Amino acid sequence: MSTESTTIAPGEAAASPPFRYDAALATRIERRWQDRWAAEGTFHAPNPGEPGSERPKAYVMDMFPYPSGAGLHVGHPLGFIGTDVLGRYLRMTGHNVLHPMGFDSFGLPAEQYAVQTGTHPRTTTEANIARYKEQLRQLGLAHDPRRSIATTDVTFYRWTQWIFSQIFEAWYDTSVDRARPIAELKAEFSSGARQTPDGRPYAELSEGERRALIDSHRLAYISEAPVNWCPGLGTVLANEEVTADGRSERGNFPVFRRNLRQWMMRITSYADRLAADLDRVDWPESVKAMQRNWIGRSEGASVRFDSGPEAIEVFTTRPDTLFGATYMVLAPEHPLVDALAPAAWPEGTDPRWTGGAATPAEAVAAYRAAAARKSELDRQENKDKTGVFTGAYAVNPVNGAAVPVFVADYVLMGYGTGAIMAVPAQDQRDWDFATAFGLPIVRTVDPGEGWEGEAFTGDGAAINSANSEISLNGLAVGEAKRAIIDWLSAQGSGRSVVQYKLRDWLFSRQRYWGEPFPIVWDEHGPISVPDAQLPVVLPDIDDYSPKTYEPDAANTEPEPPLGRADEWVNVELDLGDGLRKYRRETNTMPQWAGSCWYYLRYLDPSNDERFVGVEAEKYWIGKEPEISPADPGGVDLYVGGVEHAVLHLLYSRFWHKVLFDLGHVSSEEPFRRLFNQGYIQAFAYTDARGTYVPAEEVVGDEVGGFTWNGQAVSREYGKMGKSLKNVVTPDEMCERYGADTFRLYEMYTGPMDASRPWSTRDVVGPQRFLQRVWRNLVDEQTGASRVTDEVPGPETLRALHKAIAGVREDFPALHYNTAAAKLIELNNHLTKTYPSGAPRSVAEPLVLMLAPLAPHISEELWSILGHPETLAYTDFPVADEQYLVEETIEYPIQVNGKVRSRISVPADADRGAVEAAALADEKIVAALDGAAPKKVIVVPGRLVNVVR
RNA sequence: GCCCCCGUAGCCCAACGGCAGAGGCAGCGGACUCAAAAUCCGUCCAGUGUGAGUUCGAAUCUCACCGGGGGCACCA
Repeated sequence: MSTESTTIAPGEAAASPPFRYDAALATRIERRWQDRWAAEGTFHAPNPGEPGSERPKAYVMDMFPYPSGAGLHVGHPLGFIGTDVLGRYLRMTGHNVLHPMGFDSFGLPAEQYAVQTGTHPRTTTEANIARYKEQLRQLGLAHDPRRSIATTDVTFYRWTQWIFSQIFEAWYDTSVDRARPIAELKAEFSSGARQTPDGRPYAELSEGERRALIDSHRLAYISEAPVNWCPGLGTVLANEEVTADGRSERGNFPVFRRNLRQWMMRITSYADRLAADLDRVDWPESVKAMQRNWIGRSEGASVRFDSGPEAIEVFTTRPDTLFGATYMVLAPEHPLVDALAPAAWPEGTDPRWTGGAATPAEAVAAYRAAAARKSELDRQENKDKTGVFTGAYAVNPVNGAAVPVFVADYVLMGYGTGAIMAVPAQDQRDWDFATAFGLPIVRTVDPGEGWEGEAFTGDGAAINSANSEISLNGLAVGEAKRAIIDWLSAQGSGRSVVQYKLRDWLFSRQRYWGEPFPIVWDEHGPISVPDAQLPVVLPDIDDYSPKTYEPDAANTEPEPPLGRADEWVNVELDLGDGLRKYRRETNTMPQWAGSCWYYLRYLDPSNDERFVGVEAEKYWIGKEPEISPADPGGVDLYVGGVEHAVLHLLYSRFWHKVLFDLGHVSSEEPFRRLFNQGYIQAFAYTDARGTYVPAEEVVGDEVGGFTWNGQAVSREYGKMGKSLKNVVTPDEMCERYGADTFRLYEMYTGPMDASRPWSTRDVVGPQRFLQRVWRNLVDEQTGASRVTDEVPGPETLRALHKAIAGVREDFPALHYNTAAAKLIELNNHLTKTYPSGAPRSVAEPLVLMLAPLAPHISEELWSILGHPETLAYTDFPVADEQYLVEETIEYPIQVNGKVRSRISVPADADRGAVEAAALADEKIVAALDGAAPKKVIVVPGRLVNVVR
């Protein structure tokens, strides 16, 4: 194949050896093995009952990607490769490994592209998926291709709809703390076992009343919810899509907070379990902390303050400070505000309290209007306390004191009851307000001697807290809380309460490219489409955009694109009582829906009887009490970015628990172990004008500065992106170095959970390593094996078994960087010791150990070494203990912690012998200078420290 | 403002409380080459962000501070 040539034109590369492991050879090898794995179904994972399923199972999974039009850059596959390495390792250590891949393919970009071009989102989506699959295939990931799913597949979203129906047809029974079928609720109402709200027998309610009653209990329900309504775009927006000044990020249209009828999911019913069960999963503490924070569980008390004919209900976590409550505050949106305000200011009202208005009603109205104009952000950023007096007083239940009731926007309607008792002495916010408005401050917790701060929020003894029936004085905060709650309960003016920050989940979107709800409407409300009539297929329409309005038309209603598909919307169905006319629900589900349960579908992707087979679910993710008695089950390893710490992972856990409650799955958590991979980041360079220049063409370094085409450029560090001109793609890397080199580079540059900069320059390191492995085993001129039958010496055996032992620890711990270093070390040893070919008995285990990281070259070497079958199921090498123990150990001898000498001692020498040898060493004798050592510390196998 | 994570060689990173270095990149020297690239061999380089403390012994544990990254943010 090579042409002999004596003259080589200047600049032309000389031919390297024909079988040198370069990018071209690597690519040929890689393509061949990828084809073979596909043809032989090498990575098909058997389900229970199938051959191979008797082995211990391992379910390893990535967060599936959204297939964007831009394709993958080198940062994306980091986690995919990481799970692949583990999966391959586990397969070689006797496991039945399931490692699937899929696509989170509903989503806005395809829909926006459709609006602009008229291309059906499905067309765009499927093209992108095909491109992603190609890009992933060339990386040699050991996915089970039979189990690939996309959330946009009708066969997939049919079951998303089914799960929605299950949630819709369920309610939360707090008495047993689990969801139950709605049919059981109906039965309880019918039989009278459960009372209707107004006490009338269920049978006497009208059809509409019965439906409303039942619907109000469902886990998926319709509610008026405050949402970000953007008439200019014709859709509601997520909070992240709204800018700080209350406009849409896209299009810069005004956004209005509006109460609109939306689908909600009652995730709050699960708040307690979602928080508590975090203790049962093996997740990063940071993610658990974020979820706990998001759920925001706080224990406290609800306390009633009478105010004229009304009572104001407050939530407080500090009922122990009730004697120090000197005023109250309602949120501006609180429904009682208007009812409370009297016709005129009470005699002697402090002028600071009136906001300059003539009557309380005017003051309140003006303040409310001002608060409504403030954006959420203003309200949060501007922490100067503002407010007005409502003119009303309320009665503090512990001491009968009349406390003034204010309206102020530092109290949020969305948390607790939207009303607080203000205790300035123990809450800095209340302190700030009280000092601004001249309100009294009564300390009820002793801050101790020398306290010079303002509000005291620490623990301490209660003071000034007694009435004729109860005294808290002297009690610590915790005791005082319990005591006062008991007293309040007995009085009927308060009770112990748990509050959450977690809100119910807004589940509907006015989009086209999402799952249609399996819901139709009649005159009384929503009805779920029977399972037998699923799927409800997304209809083709001409115009993918929602109806838009004048940007300022705040009082318009969203009209989803599906609303115009008249033939689809208006249907005649037989839902059990004959053919009747219905209107279909025209909202679609949010993008989270498919990702909530896709890990279940991988287990049994072609089941058309059930969303997942009972046995498959039990086998792959069932509870394993042998791991721990509280094991909740779930995917053995779930790898993805920390950006999904809350929403996706919380929603998914919620759905899983509903499915568990309803008896559809045996596990209680979706993901037993979670791992957040780091990000691959990149440098970007800007010229003097601040324009990005192609990063690839920049030369220089930190010391001498960076230049592009001769001009100085400045460097910044962050994301990889088209606009930053610093994108590197896996395709480029595969072409320039081969997939194995690329994989190894990504695994080698750092631990999996660390973010790190991309550095194309460094890729040669792993490439040279693979080249050297290749050369140690294969003749670069002929491509034939050059391993020998030489019996390796003791040093080589020790190097080998040390590497095996180390790598066996590193792989399961995801420490691929150190595993690779150990393989490099072993290979360097071979290079040095066996320049004319490595001994087979070392070469073979080296190849097997390399296989998880660099599977293609390893397969090729394995076959060159004479093994016709894939190594994917070959046993991973096992270290032989006898080679791990050294015969003699070199001990460093420290004197007072500083190394002064070294001695060699037989490995089996006991502590006394080591000590004696150390003290006999001449340098130590000299260092001691005749003095007896105060103490001698011998750490077996490690060192000796002599304290003088 | 509060909480979490991280600071080791020019760079990326190792190091059960026990000799600061496994490995890679870059640099330097050499081999091969007419030359260069590629490849190969050899080699230099820090006392662990700063300051205290615990300990016989601290990169590792504790505290404070500095720097970087992330999360939350009037949540009663």
